[in-house]
Amino acid sequence: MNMIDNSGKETSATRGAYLALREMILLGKLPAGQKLKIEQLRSMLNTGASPVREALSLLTSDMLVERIDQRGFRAAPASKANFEEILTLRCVLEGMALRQSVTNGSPEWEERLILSHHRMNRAASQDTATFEDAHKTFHMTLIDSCGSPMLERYCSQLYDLNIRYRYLAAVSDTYQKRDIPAEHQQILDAAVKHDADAAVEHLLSHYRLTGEYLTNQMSDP
Amino acid sequence: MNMIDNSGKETSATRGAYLALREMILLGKLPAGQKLKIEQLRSMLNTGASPVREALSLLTSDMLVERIDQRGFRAAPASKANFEEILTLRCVLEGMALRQSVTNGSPEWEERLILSHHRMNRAASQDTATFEDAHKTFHMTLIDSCGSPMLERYCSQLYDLNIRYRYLAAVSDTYQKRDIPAEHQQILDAAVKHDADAAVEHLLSHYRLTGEYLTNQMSDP
DNA sequence: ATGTCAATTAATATCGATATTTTACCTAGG
DNA sequence: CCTAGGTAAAATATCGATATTAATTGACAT
Repeated sequence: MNMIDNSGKETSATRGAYLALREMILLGKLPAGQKLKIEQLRSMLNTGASPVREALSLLTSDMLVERIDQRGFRAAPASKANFEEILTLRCVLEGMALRQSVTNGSPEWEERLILSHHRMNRAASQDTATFEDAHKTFHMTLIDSCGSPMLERYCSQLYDLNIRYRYLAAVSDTYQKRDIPAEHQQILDAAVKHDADAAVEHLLSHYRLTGEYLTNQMSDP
Repeated sequence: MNMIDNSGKETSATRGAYLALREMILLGKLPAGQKLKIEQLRSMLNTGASPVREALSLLTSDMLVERIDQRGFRAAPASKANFEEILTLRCVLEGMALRQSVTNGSPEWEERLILSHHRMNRAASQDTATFEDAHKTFHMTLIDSCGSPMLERYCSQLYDLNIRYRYLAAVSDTYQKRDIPAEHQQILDAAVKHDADAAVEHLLSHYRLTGEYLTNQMSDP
């Protein structure tokens, strides 16, 4: 069973392995803290050991994998404390990024934003993977006029780390009570109006609500 | 000529290559933007291609190396804009980290801080490499009670990225006019007194002064 | 001259095999 | 009965060779 999707012709084995492993970790297919044996992954993705090792090294950048010198790799452990770190950093960094982005945003940016929002709404009826992609694109578009590629990179990284916790926790009733599309709409409206303060406020409350709900779900101290 | 220091028996070839390449990039021995050919590095470090590739993948985490799929690696480019991103992010993240660290800091932390400060001062008369290490240790000790490993990691990363710019720019007269040890002393004193506001203020002014001086030095727009 | 395409060259990416560690296990001595 | 030490098994790390892919050169037609 080949885990790498070769339909679109993968650029390289390393990239294929990287994407496949990343997805497996984000979706919890490879549980947090689990030892990642090269041979096991190698056969799972049916590729060589070198691409797997390189992919794991790259995932180290994303803090999704830990490397223990001379004794291999493991999926990054998850904990409530770690989740709270991520939440705090996201609020600070995305808050900053969104503020700058909304301030700098050109009409061209506004159009891309509207478009990504529309696509996200349309994708809501599709499968989860499609929606997740559109959702991330929307959030990244929000901040992509901030003028700082490094900041964008950090935000993207933190977004991914957070996804993992969403999958880790089961869906609760608190979550159901929220009107997520309305929350997105509020952020969008404020952004398009170039009201940085309101946009940031809505974004952070969006994150903090998700954070609260996840914190409640987590058994782990 | 073996670039890897084997005196202390390196743990692994990959780690040795990682450290050697990292240093070469930080010190400008491998200029920003330069293509990094595997074969060339392989013979420079006299090790195999696999450790080199893995080391380069790891350096991607640190944003010191860029990976271009299917066409190798290159030292991350440097620019004034990039330097300013680093400075801004450092001010925000280290400011936050220092504030928390000073707030949480235990007596044991105070002692480590005093010690690292003393060692840095003593190292001032030694060679540059020794001082640089002690200097980084001091700055990292300042924030290491912040309670957020991820935040520490980001700060450490940004610190290293900044080093590169220090080496990139030549020493100017502005720099000479400053009393760096006094600046460090101010930060230390405020930290030991648990005066978070003052500590952060001194740290940021320390960084902004260095930043100003570097900005002036940079020809690159 | 100049741009395009093909053949050549160079470099990357990947594989398969081997050397080193680390881990697990098992036995002998206290 | 428990610990220390030493082997066997497993897994990682590394090498050397090869297959792929990108860059370069030069001939040819425009």
